[in-house]
Amino acid sequence: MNFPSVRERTCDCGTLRTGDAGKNVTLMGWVGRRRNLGGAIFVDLRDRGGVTQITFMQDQLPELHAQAETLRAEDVICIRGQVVSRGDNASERMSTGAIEVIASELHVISRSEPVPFPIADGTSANVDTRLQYRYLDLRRPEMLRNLTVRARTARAVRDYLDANGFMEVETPYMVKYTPGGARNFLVPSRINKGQFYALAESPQIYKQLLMVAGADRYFQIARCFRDEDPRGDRQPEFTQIDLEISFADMETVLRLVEGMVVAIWEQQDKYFQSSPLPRLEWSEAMEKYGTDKPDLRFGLEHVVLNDFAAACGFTVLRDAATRGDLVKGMRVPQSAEFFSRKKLDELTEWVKRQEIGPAKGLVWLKVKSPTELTGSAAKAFTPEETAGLIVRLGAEVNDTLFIVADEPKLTHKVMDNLRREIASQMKLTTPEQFAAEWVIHFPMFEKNDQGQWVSSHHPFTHPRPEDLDLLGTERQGEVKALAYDLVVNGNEVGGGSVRIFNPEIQQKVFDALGISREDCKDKFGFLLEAFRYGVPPHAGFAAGLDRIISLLCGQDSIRDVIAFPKTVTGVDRMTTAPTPVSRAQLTELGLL
RNA sequence: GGGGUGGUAGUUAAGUCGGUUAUAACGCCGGCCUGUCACGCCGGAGGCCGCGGGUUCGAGUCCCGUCCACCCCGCCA
Repeated sequence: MNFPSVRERTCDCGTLRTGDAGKNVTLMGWVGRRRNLGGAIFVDLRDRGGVTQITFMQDQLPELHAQAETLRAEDVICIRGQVVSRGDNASERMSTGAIEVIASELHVISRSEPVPFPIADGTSANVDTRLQYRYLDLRRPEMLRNLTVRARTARAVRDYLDANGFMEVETPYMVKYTPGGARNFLVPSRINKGQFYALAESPQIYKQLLMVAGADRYFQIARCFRDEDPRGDRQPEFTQIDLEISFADMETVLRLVEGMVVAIWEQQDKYFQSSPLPRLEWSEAMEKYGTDKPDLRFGLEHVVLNDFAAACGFTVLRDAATRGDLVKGMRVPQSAEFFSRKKLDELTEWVKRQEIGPAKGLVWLKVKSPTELTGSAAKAFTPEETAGLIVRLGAEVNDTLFIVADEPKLTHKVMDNLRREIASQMKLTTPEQFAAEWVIHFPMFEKNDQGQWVSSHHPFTHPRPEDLDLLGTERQGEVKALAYDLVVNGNEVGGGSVRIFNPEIQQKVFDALGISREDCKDKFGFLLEAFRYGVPPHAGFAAGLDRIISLLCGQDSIRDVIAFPKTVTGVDRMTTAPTPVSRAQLTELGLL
């Protein structure tokens, strides 16, 4: 090949500064923007490290200059030259803007056809096009930066967990199929025709077996596979920071994980609004925010108004309270001016358009004085009720108040959506702001569509000890679990639980779920058997690495922090997977 | 599984009430230009208007179907 040995590359394109002036360097990279002024040609040479301006002067080296005229965007070239200060011509936009390299040699290593979209930050190409040419998309500095953040985060995780006595262990991706939970991808076995592995939806059972094995503290940056519909923040395969700790209780896990997450954020020079992280009881989160993953970057807390509603003269609220609906209010401080009549009407319409169900409507009120309200329902309240409502919501003059009364689930959801929508409209958050919290003591069980009890987390989750007596009773739904979620800016970034290690409690939970002994043996027999041979108390956690990185990178979609993601229909636009296979292959696998 | 938005040049978009030659910017090709850094100036090429059907004298535009992408609900830890 007609270019210097790749070993002669002296540095990357982001390193040279004024102090390097006079040095002879060899740079290799991709041609970015070219500025051909006739007698002088400027080329932005780019590699992962950054961009350096290369100059070709006609009056100095006419042949070289002529060669440089043939350069096109994304050609890979090697140049030799001398670093010179740009003096008054320095560019402030580039980190290397104070210098340039006057080329003395140019070697075209490989030519590029015109690229389908420009290799630059802030590209306006469609996701579809970007995914089809993912290798070009990744070439954009922004994307390489995302991948760098990802790599550094993974390293920070390993460093932190290693320093805290964790051992990294790999567990199988090809596992036994177990119904329930997420849908599994199936892998046919050629050797055992007609039989299948499943791709692991998480290392859950293996990590508990590792505890039985005495691994004590395990972690893994593990790929998980779930055959569910993807979303912007969900992919059929994704990565978890998975860990499990022996001789641990909830407190042990929360402290260790909190330390890890703070370390991850600090490694990117980012910090949480409050640290140590606040802890919210699940019931408290639902009451104040209507969701189990509240965004705590802003206030706008909900207040349950059922007792007020039940006694007030406004029939809509009173009837709702009598009916057993949930009545919630929310105060938006100093927003009377912000919420024009038009905005309030739009918000009312927006509430009715929610896809969660037929929300009955939105009551809005503005506080004129400590005893005076205006708005959609102001006249329905007596003066005492008005004053009482203002006190209940802690409202001040010029606040706007919103009230929703509906079925509890709907009220929570509508008020949660409203809270986030208003925060967004009023721009209550900034991109560099992070608020994380723990949400603890989730309900142990919930009812599915068929009215059967199912685990909210998974069947090995330990019930809160004081609720054990409720198992199997009418009040089973009130049982809380030693389960916890980590939430950042309203995103659930991870969760875990204390596991059951006592066979009697485990049996009670299986009974409560209506899982027969045969079923248990079939699905989890090996785990239950393992638990007969001495099992330490243990607890664990799993965090969504992709979501964490996308938060750190300020990306809306985890697609932008995964090197080769799939579309929302699970298709790899670059390779076109999945594809059909031949009949011969199907036959060999015993599928025909 | 349900709902929504979109698909026009290589890319990103405009295209009115259905009307005769489908626009623009960037990119590409050719020319000029020695301090640009989104270089500038002049000229040029480039179209299965996602695909299939229908309505109409006439469809990028209206209707039906379909494919693809994205967003939301369901689902999913």
